[in-house]
Amino acid sequence: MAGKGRALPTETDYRGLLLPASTRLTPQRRAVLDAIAARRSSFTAVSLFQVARRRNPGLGIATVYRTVELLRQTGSVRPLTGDARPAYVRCEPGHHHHLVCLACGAVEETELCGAPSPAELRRRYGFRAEGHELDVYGTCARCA
Amino acid sequence: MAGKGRALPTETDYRGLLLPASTRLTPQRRAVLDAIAARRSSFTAVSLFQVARRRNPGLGIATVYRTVELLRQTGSVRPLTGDARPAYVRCEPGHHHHLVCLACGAVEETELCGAPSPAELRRRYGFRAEGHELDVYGTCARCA
DNA sequence: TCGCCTGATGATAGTGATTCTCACTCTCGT
DNA sequence: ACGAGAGTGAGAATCACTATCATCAGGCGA
Ligand SMILES: [Mn+2]
Ligand SMILES: [Mn+2]
Ligand SMILES: [Zn+2]
Ligand SMILES: [Zn+2]
Repeated sequence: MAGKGRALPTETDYRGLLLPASTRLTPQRRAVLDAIAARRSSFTAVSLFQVARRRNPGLGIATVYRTVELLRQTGSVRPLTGDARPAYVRCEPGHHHHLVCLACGAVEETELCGAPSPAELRRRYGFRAEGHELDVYGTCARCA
Repeated sequence: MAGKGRALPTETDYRGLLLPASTRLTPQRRAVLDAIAARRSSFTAVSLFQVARRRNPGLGIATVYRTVELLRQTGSVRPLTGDARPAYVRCEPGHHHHLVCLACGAVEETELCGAPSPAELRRRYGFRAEGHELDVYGTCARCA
């Protein structure tokens, strides 16, 4: 692990949002990425569409879905668990979890993680843990 | 908090699956509950429908959704987070988490839980934690 | 026992989100 | 300029529900 710059060949970086290698940064995608960059809280594909089409009228909803999926592949956005099913949040790379405010919808990242250790899961259940999802719900500092 | 038996007036218990108080245990609901009791892994409303209608032809999909919602209210089933969007698992009452096998779909419960402490979240982020969701993904003992 | 009242049900239409299809466009390399 | 292939938008299609509503069932009091 020498440098820490771009991880793969030619990933496109736009406002910190990474697209997979050798995908073109089109005006339509730029509009979607701008819409995401403006968000502090979770969003849906449809809500992005409504914002992004203001910059790029004629933008198709299909392109929004396609772009979100590309970002999900690189980890730049992640689906949010919990009751609100089809919502995403912008994410930094690396292992972390989310503090989701039930009042305002804001999502904060935390590196705190006390998930059961793979060793103990293996010993007690014979279960080989490969990953986990942990979201904490509550009230953020601004809303408290 | 005196006794710990039935929590409310007349909750119906069928195969360990609880319906809310004063809901009738009809043949249709029985068919859905049987279908759930037979599952070791996650299920969708549609997959329950396909099984339950064998015992009760003429069963309507709406009744399946209604019954699953009733069980969700008592905590007998819970929606599963993760990639498989509209899936549920049968659940025991009380705080626990899930070990989801990516190979066979089986879901095991564990009381192990190392979620960040509310006190630390409060101190570091001013965040008032009210609850959390934690699912672990990997390979179960049978599939390993 | 009989008729009511209300919970429960199934057919059906409707809805909103997401995916599919496909003809067309745009870019990039040559 | 040209050809290949990525990218796009419109609209159809699919999917997972949800709402509506006429009807049914069954516990119960008169
Ligand atoms: Mn994140
Ligand atoms: Mn459970
Ligand atoms: Zn908040
Ligand atoms: Zn397994």
